[in-house]
Amino acid sequence: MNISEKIEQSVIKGAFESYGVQLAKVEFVPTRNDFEGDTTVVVFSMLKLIKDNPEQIGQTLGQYLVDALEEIKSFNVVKGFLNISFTDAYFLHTFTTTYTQTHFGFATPNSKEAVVVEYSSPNTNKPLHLGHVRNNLLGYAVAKILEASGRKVYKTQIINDRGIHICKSMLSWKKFGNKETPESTGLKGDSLVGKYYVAFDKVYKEEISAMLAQGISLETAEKEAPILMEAQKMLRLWESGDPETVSLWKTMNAWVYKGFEETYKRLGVSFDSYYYESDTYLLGKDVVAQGIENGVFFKREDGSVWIDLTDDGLDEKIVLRSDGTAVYMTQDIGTAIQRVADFPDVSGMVYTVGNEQDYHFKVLFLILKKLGFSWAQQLFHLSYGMVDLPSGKMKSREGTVVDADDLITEMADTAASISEDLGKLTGYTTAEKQSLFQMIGLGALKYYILKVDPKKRILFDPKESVDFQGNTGPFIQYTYARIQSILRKANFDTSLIPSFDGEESFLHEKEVALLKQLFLFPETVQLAAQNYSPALIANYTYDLVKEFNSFYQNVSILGESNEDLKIFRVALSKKVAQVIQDSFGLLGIEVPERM
RNA sequence: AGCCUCAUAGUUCAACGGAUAGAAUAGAAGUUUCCUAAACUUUAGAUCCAGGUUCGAUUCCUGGUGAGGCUACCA
Repeated sequence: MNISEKIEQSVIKGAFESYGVQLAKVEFVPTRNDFEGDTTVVVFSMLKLIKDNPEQIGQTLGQYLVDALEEIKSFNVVKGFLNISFTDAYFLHTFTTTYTQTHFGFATPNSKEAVVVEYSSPNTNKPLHLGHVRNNLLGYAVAKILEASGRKVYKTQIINDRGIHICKSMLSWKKFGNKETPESTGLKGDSLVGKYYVAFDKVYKEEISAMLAQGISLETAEKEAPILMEAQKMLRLWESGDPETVSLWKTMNAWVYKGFEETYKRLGVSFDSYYYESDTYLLGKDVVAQGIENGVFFKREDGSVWIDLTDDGLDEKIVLRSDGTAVYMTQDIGTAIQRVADFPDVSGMVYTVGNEQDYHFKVLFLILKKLGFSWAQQLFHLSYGMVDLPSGKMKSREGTVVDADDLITEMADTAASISEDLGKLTGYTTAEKQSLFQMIGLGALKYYILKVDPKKRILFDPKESVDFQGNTGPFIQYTYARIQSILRKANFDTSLIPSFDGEESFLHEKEVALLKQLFLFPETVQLAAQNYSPALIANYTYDLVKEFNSFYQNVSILGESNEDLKIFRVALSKKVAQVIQDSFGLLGIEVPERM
């Protein structure tokens, strides 16, 4: 039983003994810094049951708690807030029991609660950009957080490898590519393919302009530009299995995959399985057929199949075209069912997809529920805001994108120049430095993106580089490195925490503040998992590090003459470092030994 | 037009319905014979507007205003 539960029970008991009232629960709130105390009980909510003034109730219950629980040192009441202070012995005891836990705060795995986390899911016609970076970081972090909260997680993605977009790149390469390859040009495969996607669009626009000059309407021109017609012809060839087209498709997709893998590796994300749209786009058609029989779907005269969601406040939605071909929704229905079949222990799924598809997922989840799948209750759309530039939305066709690879390189360069200026890396080899700069640069970028609530949109200004000072990844990495420096110098045994027997007061206020923040980690992990929010982990870690730095600056650790205190402080620092490492691990951010 | 999301210091972000709305950054002022100054300590500065529910509202409800998104037999 933790301390909050103990206090709750005592308050309930105290209220019953003093007032004859049975409280259902007790409301806690963190004690504000301006007041003395370590936790606060809100008395106001009891007023409906207890007929007394809040001040008096607080006094009565506070006294009851001090008498009942040895962990409680004192209390004070301010305007109906009962502030409670714990004894140093309580803090020390709690610290001692958590000290030896290797991943303090992580729940023990429960394999029954398996979940699929889908993220990334790119198109194969262009390189990854900043928007994908947010997707990847979020998806990966949420997967790690769910794991830490005790669930079994399968990370997966569906690759959009088929459709008109890749045909555009293919056609453009065929026409203007001069048989270029990643090898012949030295370009990453995804960049090379993306180059021809942009080239396609250039010609397409030129053709439209020419047609407009001939007096053709914009609408017609957009639909009937020759190069577009040619791309559509190519898509039909692909669908009919034309060997040459399929072969080119395979070649160019392979280039892209190789490029993606490099970027994933640099970003530090990974997947347990991959789904390809070319394999799954026909899935779901059988389900649609069954759904018609069950009356979930209905067929129009032209042969198209629909679902009527007007009773649920949505509209009618098509699930199969009149020519019998699948739409996106059909395939998503099929893929969801396929995944549950592939991972039999799975009871839920998380889809990491931008908020422009909120409506799509609302409809998808509703359809799956109507089809009667029990797991359909456990689907979550991890919807996140777009990453916009000051000039507006990123558009790959117009070249206004922040390329993921370029961005990572720039971040590492910035880290390098700051580091070299500070000049703390004597003795490091060039290779060690390179890897450190990459770690710091990525730390800055990842933290910058993950500390923001996923559902909010991010405005990214490439001119104002991501910060390395203040509430940033490098600040937290720096604190970790500082602690490592202390640990390297502390060549004495810290495996046993001193007991401070017979001493009532031995903790510095900075130590108390730090311990309180440390103890919040387990519930923060659970909260982050429940809310699918890496931002909660990021903000927690920042608060912990702020608290540590204040402690570090105000309290001497290795310089402390009292041996017991010195050992305790080193142990406390060590635990803080472990939690920084673990929490940053949940965000996919590494921490350095030195920086 | 309908539906969805968002709106907090100059800027970027916080705040289970709780106390005097927290940080960072930019601004002002300090801290290095001392464990890494990418740090610490002061300081000034904000809840879009109008109602409502509540002991208590940045948070919940209604109506405005502003920004973004979605309303394809595209993916």
